[in-house]
Amino acid sequence: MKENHKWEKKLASSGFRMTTGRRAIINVLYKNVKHLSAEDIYMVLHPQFPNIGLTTVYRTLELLEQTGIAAKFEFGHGKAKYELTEEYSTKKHHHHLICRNCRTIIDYSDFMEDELTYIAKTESGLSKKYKFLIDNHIINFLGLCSKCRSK
Amino acid sequence: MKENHKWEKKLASSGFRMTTGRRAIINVLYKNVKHLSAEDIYMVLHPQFPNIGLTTVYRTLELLEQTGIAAKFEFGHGKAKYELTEEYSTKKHHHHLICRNCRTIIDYSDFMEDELTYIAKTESGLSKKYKFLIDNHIINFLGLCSKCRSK
DNA sequence: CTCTCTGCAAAATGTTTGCACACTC
DNA sequence: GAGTGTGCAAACATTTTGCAGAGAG
Repeated sequence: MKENHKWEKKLASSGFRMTTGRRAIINVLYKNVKHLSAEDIYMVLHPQFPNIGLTTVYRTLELLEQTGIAAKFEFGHGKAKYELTEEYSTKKHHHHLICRNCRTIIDYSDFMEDELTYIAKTESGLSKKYKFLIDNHIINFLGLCSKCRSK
Repeated sequence: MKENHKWEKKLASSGFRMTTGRRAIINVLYKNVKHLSAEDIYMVLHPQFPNIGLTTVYRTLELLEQTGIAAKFEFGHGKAKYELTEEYSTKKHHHHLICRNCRTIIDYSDFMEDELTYIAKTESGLSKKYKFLIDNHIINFLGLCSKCRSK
């Protein structure tokens, strides 16, 4: 995991310092595939780093978001969730399938060819019409997962 | 606005009562094009209905969401926002263009032909693969609006 | 007249902030 | 050493809940 230096460089070049806490938090995000809330991260960290407080997790996540290392998601169930952006994670571009009952979130990377065409067309159309500089998009499909369906 | 009866019927048939507060809240959502937070609605209502409390607004919004009359959105800026679903509003299917700087949200209904094809294909593919019963989708484009761009 | 709905105040939840000390560069 | 980063406790903002009374069917 020497690739760590990538985000270390990014932080340094943005004028921030690399500390034990920040490194630990990024590592949790890196090793975990799932979207994590501030508290999730705190819980994972706590056994090994009992001296890292929840405040630091919040502050670090904000920092990571600002520097483009992590992205924040709000799925509508109270807590904000974070994951590393594509540039800093091993995960590829994906979207979400959200169960409105049990709140499970499935990431999918399928059907991206269809998406590419659609997004490209729409994005350029919207950019022109609304003079927006679009740099990202979120697609969520909502419904019931197989378990909740069968009840 | 005699069409009101549509949601009144829906509430009644779901076993809920129609009250002054509920009627007033739905009317605010109906007359306002924009996404409104619980507090927004409370503020609009308060001059004319000073006896409707914020608690009732929250409880009514939850009820409307459960009965499918309104939809809840969390754009990631703290407060949840609501709008009537397509079935109960005059608004047509749309998506969002969100400025990450000033938080302006533009609704757009353009480019829906391209979307239809893409969504239909993806939805059926995802349904099969993940055994999800998909009944809705959200598409948000993120970036900078024209004003924030030029700064 | 019954049972749902409501307002109020209080609690709960998630997140942010002030301050003195600790650690990075 | 200078100045950023941190933990703790307290503050905050939004949303939820308990309860006794009001209003709908």
